[in-house]
Amino acid sequence: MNLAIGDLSRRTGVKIPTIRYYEQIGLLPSPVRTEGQQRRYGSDEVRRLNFIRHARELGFEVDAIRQLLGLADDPNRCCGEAHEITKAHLDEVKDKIARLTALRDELETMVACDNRRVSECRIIEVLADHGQCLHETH
Amino acid sequence: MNLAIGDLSRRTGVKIPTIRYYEQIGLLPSPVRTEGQQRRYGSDEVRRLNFIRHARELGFEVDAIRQLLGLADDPNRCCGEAHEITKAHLDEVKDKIARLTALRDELETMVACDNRRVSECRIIEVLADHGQCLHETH
DNA sequence: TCTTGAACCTCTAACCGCTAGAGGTTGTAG
DNA sequence: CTACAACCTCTAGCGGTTAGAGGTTCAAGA
Repeated sequence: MNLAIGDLSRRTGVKIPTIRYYEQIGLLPSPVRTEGQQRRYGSDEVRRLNFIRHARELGFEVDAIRQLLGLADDPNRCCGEAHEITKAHLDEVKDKIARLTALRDELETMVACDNRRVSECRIIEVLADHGQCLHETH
Repeated sequence: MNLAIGDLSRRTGVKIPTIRYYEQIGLLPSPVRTEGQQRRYGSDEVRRLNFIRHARELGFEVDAIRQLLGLADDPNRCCGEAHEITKAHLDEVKDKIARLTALRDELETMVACDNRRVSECRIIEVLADHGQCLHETH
């Protein structure tokens, strides 16, 4: 395998400028180059970039991915650290779900508004009043 | 009411640089100024900023808020537009919840990994393999 | 072997929604 | 009248990309 950056991009679904960005911030190692300075990648890089992409899809931050990659590179280390990172991330995700669910319910109520004039529109009303309410109770 | 920017900030819970930023991008109108160029706000601005803050808390993008503010300013317009904006936002939120729920389940499985060596760690494994799977099925 | 032209290169700047800091000015309470 | 908190503008930074300008290289076909 001797892939140009465009091939790597197609294989992993990661856009070309993003691949170069990952190299720049040290998530991907600098690949070998042709005489004309074009990047050439092998299967190691495909695997590593897939790892990164999946972790990003799962919402891990670049810093967390850097740590996970460090662990993955050293097969003798205990996975306790990976466990911790993942656990922390899981807690955040649960929290986010809870907040989004509350938000969804609020939006459902607002959407119940149907084609009245703005002056009697629940949506505008909720947005305008709620701020006041929050202010008064805080 | 003749509030300095710090007072407005305390009343609405919006940080001072953020208030100035909202003015800069045209979400908040330029307020009156003292002779020494300090901003002074009235109750209109308090209301408007509360509206903005609440909409941001609900996850509306600044562009959407701009539209909602436009509607709120014109009480004779039909609220159909507000309905549309909110509906679109609701759909996004639902989608996000679905994806986060799938993610949560995946993370729960991963967290089940307990203190093995990295070489047999579910977390690293899932991250590494999943990318491959996704690639192969796409 | 030469010629296209698609794909690559680097560099800079923009995106969103803020936030922070430097360095200077104003308002107000004592 | 003085001290100092709060304000001012301006610039730059964050994370995680993405876009564009302007120039070079690679590979396939004639």
